[in-house]
Amino acid sequence: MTRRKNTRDKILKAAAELARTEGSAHLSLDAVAARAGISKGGLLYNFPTKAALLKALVQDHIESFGQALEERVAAGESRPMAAEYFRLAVEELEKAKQPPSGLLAALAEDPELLTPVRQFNRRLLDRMKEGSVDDASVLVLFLALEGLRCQKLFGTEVLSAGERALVLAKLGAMLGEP
Amino acid sequence: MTRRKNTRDKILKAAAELARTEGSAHLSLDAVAARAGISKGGLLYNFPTKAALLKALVQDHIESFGQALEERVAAGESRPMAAEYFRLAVEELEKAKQPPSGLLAALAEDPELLTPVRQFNRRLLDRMKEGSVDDASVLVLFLALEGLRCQKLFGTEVLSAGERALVLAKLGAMLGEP
DNA sequence: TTGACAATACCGTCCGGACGGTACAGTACG
DNA sequence: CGTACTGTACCGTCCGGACGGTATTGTCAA
Repeated sequence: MTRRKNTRDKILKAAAELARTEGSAHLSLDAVAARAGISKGGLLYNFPTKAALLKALVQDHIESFGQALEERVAAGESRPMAAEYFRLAVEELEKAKQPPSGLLAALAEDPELLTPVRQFNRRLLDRMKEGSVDDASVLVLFLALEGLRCQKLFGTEVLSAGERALVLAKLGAMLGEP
Repeated sequence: MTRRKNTRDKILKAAAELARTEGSAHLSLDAVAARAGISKGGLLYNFPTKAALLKALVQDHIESFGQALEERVAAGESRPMAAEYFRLAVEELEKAKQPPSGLLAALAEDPELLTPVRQFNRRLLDRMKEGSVDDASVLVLFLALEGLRCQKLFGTEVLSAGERALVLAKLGAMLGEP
C-alpha cells in the first residue's frame, strides 16, 4: 500500500521539528517538504492543505498521549485515573520530551484547530473526577500540570529542578491525602 | 511633542485585537495599520520592524500587569505577595479580560521574544517565596494559575464555572493554611 | 518678530520575495 | 494496472520593509 509506509509520519515529525526550532510562524509547506525529504507535490498529496497538516498534527498529539494513558490505565493496578495521568505527564515532562510545538502552529493558523484538545481535556477531567474522592484536588493537579506543560511549550520554564521536585511531591501528596 | 500622543497605544491595542480575532499567524503590518487607523508608513515610523512591534506588545503586557501588582502591594494591608498575585490573577481571569494574544504572536515569530516574560515570572516567584511559609504551596498556586491563564490564552478553557470556583477556593485555602 | 531651518509624526507607494496552492507529466514499486 | 509519489512550472496574493514626500510644530539667530 505504502511504498514508504511512514511518509506521513515523517512529514508530521518534520513539521513538529520545524515549528519547534524556527518558531511556528515560519512553518511553511516548502520547509516541511524539504525537511521531510520529499517533494512539495508529495507533501500536498498527503495533506491537501496546510490546515489539514496542522489538524493532523493536533490529532496525532492527542492520540499518542491518549493511547499512552489508556495503556497505563489498562496495565495499572487499578490506580485512580488522576494518578495515572499524573505519572504520565510528569514522565513526559521529565524525559526532555520535545514540547508539542505543532499545537502552537495550529493555534496561530486557526484557533479552532484546538477544539479537539479542549474536548480531550474535558473528557479526561471527567474521568479523573469520577475516580476521585476530592474534586478540588484533581482540578488543582490538572491545572498545575497544565501550567508546567505550557511553560515548556512557551519556553518560559522558570522552576529550578529542586522546585519542580518540590511541587511534584506536593501534588503527589494531594492525590493520596485529600 | 506628540501630535497624537497615543498613536503608539492605538497601534498596540489594534495589534492585540487582531491577534485575538484572526489568529496570530494572520497578524500583518498592513492589517495592524488599517485597524489602528493609520498608514503603514506611520506604523513603521513607530515600530521599525514587526519584531519591534511584537516586543513592545510583550513589554506592554508585562508592565501593565506588573504595575497593577505593585499598586496592590503598596496599597494592600501587608498581605503576602502570593495573596496579592492570586487576587489580581483571578480578577483578570474573571472579568472577561481579553487574553494577551499578542504573546502568541510574539512566540510564533520568535520564541526569544518571550524572554522578558520568563524573567518577570522568575522574579515574581522569588518574591512570592520570600513572603511565604510554605514554598510548595506557592509553587502549586503559581502553576495552577498559569494553567488557567494558558487555557484562556489557548481558547481551550475546560472548567465549568462551578469547577473554577471550587479550584479557586482550594487555592485560596492553601494560601491560608499550609 | 521674523525668517531659516530642523525635528517630529506621519502618509502613500512600490518592490522583491516568499507563501499557499494548482496542475500535470513522469516514474517506480508491488 | 494502481498507488504513491517526484519534479517542475506556475499563479495570485500577501508580506515586510524601504523610501520619498509632507504638514505641523519647535528652536533660534539676526
